[in-house]
Amino acid sequence: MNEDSNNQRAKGPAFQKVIEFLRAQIQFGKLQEHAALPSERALGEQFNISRMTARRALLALEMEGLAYSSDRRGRFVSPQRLTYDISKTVSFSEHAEEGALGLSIKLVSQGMIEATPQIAAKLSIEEGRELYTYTRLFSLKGHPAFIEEEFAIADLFPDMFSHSLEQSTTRLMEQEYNMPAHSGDISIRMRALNEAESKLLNLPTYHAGIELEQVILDHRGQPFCFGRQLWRGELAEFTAHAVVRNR
Amino acid sequence: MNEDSNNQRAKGPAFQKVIEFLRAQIQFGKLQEHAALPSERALGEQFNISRMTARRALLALEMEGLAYSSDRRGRFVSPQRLTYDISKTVSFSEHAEEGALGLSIKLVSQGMIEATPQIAAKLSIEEGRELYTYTRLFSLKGHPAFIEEEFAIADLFPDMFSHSLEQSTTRLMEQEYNMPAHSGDISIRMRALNEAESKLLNLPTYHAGIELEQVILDHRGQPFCFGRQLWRGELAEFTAHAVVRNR
DNA sequence: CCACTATATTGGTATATACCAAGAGAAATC
DNA sequence: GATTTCTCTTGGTATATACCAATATAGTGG
Repeated sequence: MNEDSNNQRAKGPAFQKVIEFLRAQIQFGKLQEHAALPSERALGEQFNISRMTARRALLALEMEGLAYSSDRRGRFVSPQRLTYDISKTVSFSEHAEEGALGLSIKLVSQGMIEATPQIAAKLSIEEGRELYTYTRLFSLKGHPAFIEEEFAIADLFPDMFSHSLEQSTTRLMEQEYNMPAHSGDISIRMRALNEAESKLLNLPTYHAGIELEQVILDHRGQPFCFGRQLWRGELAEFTAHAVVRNR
Repeated sequence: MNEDSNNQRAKGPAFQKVIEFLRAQIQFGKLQEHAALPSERALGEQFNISRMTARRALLALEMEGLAYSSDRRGRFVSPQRLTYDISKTVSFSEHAEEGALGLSIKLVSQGMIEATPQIAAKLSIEEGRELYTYTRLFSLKGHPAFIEEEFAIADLFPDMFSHSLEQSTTRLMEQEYNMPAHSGDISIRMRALNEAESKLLNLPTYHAGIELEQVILDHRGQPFCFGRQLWRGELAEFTAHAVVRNR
């Protein structure tokens, strides 16, 4: 009942102190991008709290997007957010090559499928039509940024897999198949990663990320490719310019 | 060492079972929107796991966006996602009134400030210029959906606070001040909620949400209002139509 | 009927402990 | 020099327990 001494003079829960400490270290540059944070056990000793409490704080930092962990290697400082203007280009890779983002693309899987009802609807084609599908991992300066899965109408791109998929497919489609992207229908939402996705993106399972779906259209407004990008949430920022219609 | 009997036959961690169970209940409609999920203690008994493990599962469901908790009341099923086309309208409230979304607006705070460097830059005005600022909570069918903070150039809207702010300000600005929105510069990102924001949105602290910033421009391309919406992440989906330029 | 008051329930925080499995790096081996 | 093996560190999972604070509900009194 007496106010006694001692520490505990701060407000709020104990893990708050750890958060504030690390947040300051990160924001004032004492810890650079991708630098290792102290381990759960080390933080516990340093702040005289249990490991689970230290963990609680670190998980909060992950949700803030300031840190990330990758399975049992440790926790690290998240890189800066990067901005992607969806109203100017439908191709991130072309956008990235203009800047010095250090983009690299790794093919994860490829194959052919028949259009499912959902995908057929997106592409305005009949069900069962043949599609190329391929999944690629996009990294910036060696660190995973997003996964992209694309579905392209097979007829339109004969022998597509004879070309390398570890480049901008927008450019491939334009230059090799004379099918330039003219516009795109985009939707953006937040969702949790599943196990496979977490693994690829080097994140814990059930972490939240940002999903960007786009249908890519030719000059006649005809869809020819459907893609789904799953971004590390703390990394992406999307901008657009909107014009009010119907007034 | 022996395979013995018994349960444990599923793969993966124990909390996985709880997740799958509840996910099924939700997706197959046995639990309606905003229905209460079993408590941490109840789940622990039901699945014969400790409360902390049950909690672990429930937190994962929250990150997935399938459930939400509000401080010590319990956990509930998240409502369906709703879609907001940012390339057609800059005003969500007008969009919402057209549908039957059950939109209600509550004024949280209001005041006047001088433009900070950041906001001045967004609005292309000099620092220190007077701004109206107000924060409002937008709810759909009685459940909080997003917080909006707006900054409007005071000169342009004399006596603005004599009007109710619990309506569409876009419409207010258009009809009362002859200042229709013509276009908007939008940016979207994911970030964690702070304490105050969590409280308003009825979510646990450090939960991730989606922030949508927009600068609203008049027909000459002159900014007159800057706004920041913070959405419950599981709720929002943003769509846009993009046209490729510079080719 | 309304205001107050106990009481039970619930999630939030915190600790101490244990074991496991994936990585990283050093040491031993080929 | 390259491969394999061992060891250490790290985060991931799990339990049992404890107390707290906000909430909801049932009961009580004016």
